[in-house]
Amino acid sequence: MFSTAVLFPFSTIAGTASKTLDFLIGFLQLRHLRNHTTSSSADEDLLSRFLRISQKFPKPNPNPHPIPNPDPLPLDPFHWNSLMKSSLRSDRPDEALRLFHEMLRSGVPPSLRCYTTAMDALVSSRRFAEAESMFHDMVASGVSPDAAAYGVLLKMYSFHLRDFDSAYALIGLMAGSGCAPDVVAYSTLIASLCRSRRTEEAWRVLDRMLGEKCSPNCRTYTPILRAYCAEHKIDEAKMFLEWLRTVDCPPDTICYNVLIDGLCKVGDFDGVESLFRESGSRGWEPDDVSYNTYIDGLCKAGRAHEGFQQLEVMLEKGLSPTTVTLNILLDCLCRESDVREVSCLLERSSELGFEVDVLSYNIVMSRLCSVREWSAVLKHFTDMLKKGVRPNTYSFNIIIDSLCKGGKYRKAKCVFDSGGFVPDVVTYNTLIHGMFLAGMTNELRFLFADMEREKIAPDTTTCNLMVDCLCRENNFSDAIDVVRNFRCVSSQEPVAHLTYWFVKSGRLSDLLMLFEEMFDRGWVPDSQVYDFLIRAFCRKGSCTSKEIYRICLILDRMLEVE
DNA sequence: ATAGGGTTAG
Repeated sequence: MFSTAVLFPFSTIAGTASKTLDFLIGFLQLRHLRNHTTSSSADEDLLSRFLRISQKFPKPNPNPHPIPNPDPLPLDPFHWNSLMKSSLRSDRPDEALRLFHEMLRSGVPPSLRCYTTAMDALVSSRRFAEAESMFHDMVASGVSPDAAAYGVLLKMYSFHLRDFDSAYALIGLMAGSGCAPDVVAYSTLIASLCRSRRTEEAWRVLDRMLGEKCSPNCRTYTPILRAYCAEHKIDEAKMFLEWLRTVDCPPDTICYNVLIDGLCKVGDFDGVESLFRESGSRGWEPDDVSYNTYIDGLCKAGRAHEGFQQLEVMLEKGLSPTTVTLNILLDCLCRESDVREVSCLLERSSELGFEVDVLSYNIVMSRLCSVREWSAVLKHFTDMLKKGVRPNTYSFNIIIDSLCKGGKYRKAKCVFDSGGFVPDVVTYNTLIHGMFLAGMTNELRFLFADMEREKIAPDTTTCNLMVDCLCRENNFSDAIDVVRNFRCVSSQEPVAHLTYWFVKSGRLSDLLMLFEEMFDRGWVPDSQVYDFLIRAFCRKGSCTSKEIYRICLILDRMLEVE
């Protein structure tokens, strides 16, 4: 990695931010001139363009840590709730809960609003059982829940736990307790169903709403629109958007932004252009998010220069780039240019005069992690702490990943056990993967158990890891059960992993039997299963063995189905 | 005044 002192000798330049910028642009142009290859001169150009425009990004707040009033506590429940809400808004549920308990200690009886906020804080910390029991405590203390209080539980069941039976039961309970579910409740449920790819069911909820004369609005419909886009059903999405006009819910900019994202994901940039062209006559105006989405789409499609061009268009329209825009460009620069140079940009963001956030750090740190610059990752992590940028679960996941990849398994486990963040499925997957490679079998057992206890739903990667762990210990029957019980239509990765291990251990008859069973259930293998199968055979050197006949049998069978 | 309606990471 470059020494930053050599690249940016700011310590010797006691200039203003703009002088610094001039220097930096000059420096990059110099490098540009020195470089003769066309491909890297294009890279340089992106960096220069970035720096030219960086003055338009939000400026860092000169005083990011206002010293809190040392003697607050005048407090009635309303004020307590305001404090708790502001903690929650700045993503500090722990702080909100601390306030709640302080309020209890000071003898102020919590209002309905306070209970609701505290429950919300518990839910966002994934402390679900406690959220439920707080609800019961509240009722027991004579405070009756309103739609908002039920709403927190509904969000917990539907969004977090994806336990839709409980969610429906709660909706029923609401109706029976004189607090009939409203647009907000139904919209929460619909959004959660769509996120769990249960769009059909979301439509049924919509029908039920209409049956109860509860009018949906744009926020109710947007998740459905998003579901169409996620499935690349752009024509359906467009029709749905037009249909909204006929049900007296003219789509707003947010709806159009969902469509823009969908168009970008299928690479239909002309489609985006024509949406923008016709926006005025269709009754909406693109906003900063519209352009962010478009710019990101272009950058991800390898059309970074066009992306940067749209930034100019955005400015011409009087829209201001945000920190999200900055992050989109940082991500783009990481891929199109040298990660280490972007790393230096981030390090010097204050001098360069733009505000960075958690995501800026996470983006650069994860890129640094993938080029094995682990010490740089840790350096940025400490930098962000110094700057008062609070790391989130993503940041911790990157740190854990870096430590594992750098062979510091114990340190990774310490970070995990520190309790300074709320782990998610990726945290567990990262650590499990690390422990698997390190051969720390006992730790693995604990981690899987932890995950279950914390009610963190396993994803495809978890399932792959389970298969790998079980097979390595020759526990093939449990591995088969994992694959059988894992309901994830979108992926065959776990099957591919199982296939690999079956071949590796020479259990070809068992593999054939499993395949037959799955064929009978209408299974069609995908290219990933082939890939693992072929790789396993190659690694085993089976091509010369007498098993080749059976391999051909399997491959033929698969090809026939494909 | 209750909605994880939209963009950035893996």
